[in-house]
Amino acid sequence: MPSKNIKKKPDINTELKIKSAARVVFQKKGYAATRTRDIAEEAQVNLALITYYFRSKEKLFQLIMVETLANFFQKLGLLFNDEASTLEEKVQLIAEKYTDLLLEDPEIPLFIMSEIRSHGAAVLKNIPVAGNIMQSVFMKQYKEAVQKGKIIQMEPIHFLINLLGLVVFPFVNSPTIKKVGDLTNRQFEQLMQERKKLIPVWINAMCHAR
Amino acid sequence: MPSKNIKKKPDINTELKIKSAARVVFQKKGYAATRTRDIAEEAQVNLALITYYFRSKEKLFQLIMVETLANFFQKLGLLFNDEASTLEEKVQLIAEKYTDLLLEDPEIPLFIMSEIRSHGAAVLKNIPVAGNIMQSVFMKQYKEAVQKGKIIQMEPIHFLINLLGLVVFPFVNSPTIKKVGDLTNRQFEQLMQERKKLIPVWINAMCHAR
DNA sequence: GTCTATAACGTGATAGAC
DNA sequence: GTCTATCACGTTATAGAC
Repeated sequence: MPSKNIKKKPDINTELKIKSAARVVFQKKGYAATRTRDIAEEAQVNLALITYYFRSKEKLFQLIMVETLANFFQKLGLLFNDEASTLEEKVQLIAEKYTDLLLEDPEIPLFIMSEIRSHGAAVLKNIPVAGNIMQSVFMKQYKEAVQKGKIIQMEPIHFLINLLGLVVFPFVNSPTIKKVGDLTNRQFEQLMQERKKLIPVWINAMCHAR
Repeated sequence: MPSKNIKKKPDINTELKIKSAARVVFQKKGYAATRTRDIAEEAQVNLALITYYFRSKEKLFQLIMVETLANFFQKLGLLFNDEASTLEEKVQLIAEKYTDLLLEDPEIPLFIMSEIRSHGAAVLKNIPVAGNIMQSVFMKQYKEAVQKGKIIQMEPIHFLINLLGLVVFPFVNSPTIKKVGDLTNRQFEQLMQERKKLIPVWINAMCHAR
């Protein structure tokens, strides 16, 4: 019988401490601007332990990158493939849950975009959901609605870009938006909360544009 | 009388060659991932000449950054403050000209966002238009139209986020979009051309959502 | 597993010949 | 102005004691 799962704090474990710290620092500064010393300090751990557990900065980065992408797209995939909801409900679901995800972890989209830019799009190769979004339940429902004449023709890829753009864009641009709109962090978050309800309305209107 | 303006090719000038190369490399890889050797190679110029003309990598970067921001926001500012056009016309103008700008120089938005992330939003301090967008002719016309009941109430900041997001988002995400939609570069550009005409229609629909 | 000390390397910057 | 050679430094990675 299993007997050693009495451990409570996960980050008492040095390896996990380093991994968490690496995630934070890499996501904030990007690969090139991150020094292993930053990670060691963030983890409050001796510098040499990074090599001991992960062999190299590059290896550690790959690990974080793959985990981040897989986790992120997996969550998106769940929303896009929910079987129980209608198209309209799924738009609401995506606007709400995706926004919640970004409110919790606002750095992720810009992190992913930046690293794709410098490391190349090859990082997306092995991520399952990234390539299958066009075949998701959500997109099938969308195409069906168009076919039935319930909403006007809009190329599925435009529809997807628009929905994701309305959700994600303010997060990747938050510094500029805060500056332009003279917003505190609190006010910015409030704005994102509002958008959770507004985006479905806007998307609906776009789908019925003349 | 001035007599020495017979020079033709601008990039025969070493200083300009370096500056152009630096702009290309910095915008593609970001400050931290760029080595001065990359710039020298791109400019096909000896490494030492970078220091000779620009003192340091940091100084050269600052120059490129300020020029890029000033030029970019100045062009945006012209669109937002055009006196001759109506609100509807300005939406069309922005969708079209801003898209053209990005088709020509697709790396700029992600470059700006990334460097703001690592260098801090302070880089926006001295850029005139960045802070004044909310007081532009365009935004004044928008608020007026809301007041007159011509379009439904939507917070000006939401309106701005939506318009800019619809234009810019596909460009900062082009690798993912090309992958997801299985698009060639040519097809992607075609898609952006379509959006120039569609975005005004969508924006209009959003402004009349129930 | 964790630490200190240091090796090995890459990169920004400079000196000095031409 | 341009080049070669090299320095100075910061960073990643490792050796070896504990």
